[in-house]
Amino acid sequence: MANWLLKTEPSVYAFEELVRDKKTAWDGVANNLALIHLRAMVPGDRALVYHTDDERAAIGTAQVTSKPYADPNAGDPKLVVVDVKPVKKLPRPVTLAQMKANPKLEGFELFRNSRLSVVPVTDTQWDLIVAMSQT
DNA sequence: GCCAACGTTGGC
DNA sequence: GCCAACGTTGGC
Repeated sequence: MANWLLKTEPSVYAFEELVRDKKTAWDGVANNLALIHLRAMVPGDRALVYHTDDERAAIGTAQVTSKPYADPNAGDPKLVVVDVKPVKKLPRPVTLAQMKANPKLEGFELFRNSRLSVVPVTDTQWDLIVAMSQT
């Protein structure tokens, strides 16, 4: 079991839409490293949903509900997706600025490679971010 | 197979 | 709106 952070542009597909849809295939990932992470996912993995653009904050949690599979809407079998379902909206969003200001999150892959859309999250980082959302 | 040029992403 | 970082493409 692992934890991940999934980036999305709220103008394209926001967490609220996932809540509304109940589940979705997390598609649109083309970056190779991000695809490697996707292929490493197993059902039950947890994910933080993070909004880019103006929000720049983790907004909710989700769960991986399927194994990785080839994106049925893409011709390329290398492009994989997983199904995710919403778990809950965070009590309050945790902004990128807050995360960066927390010395315990130093070295977070999200900062190291800001352009990666699927980012691994350690248990410690997960717990910290969830705790930060409650304060 | 290398690398310069170019495009895209995301943070500021 | 700008720019840094990174990935991809295409010519050689």
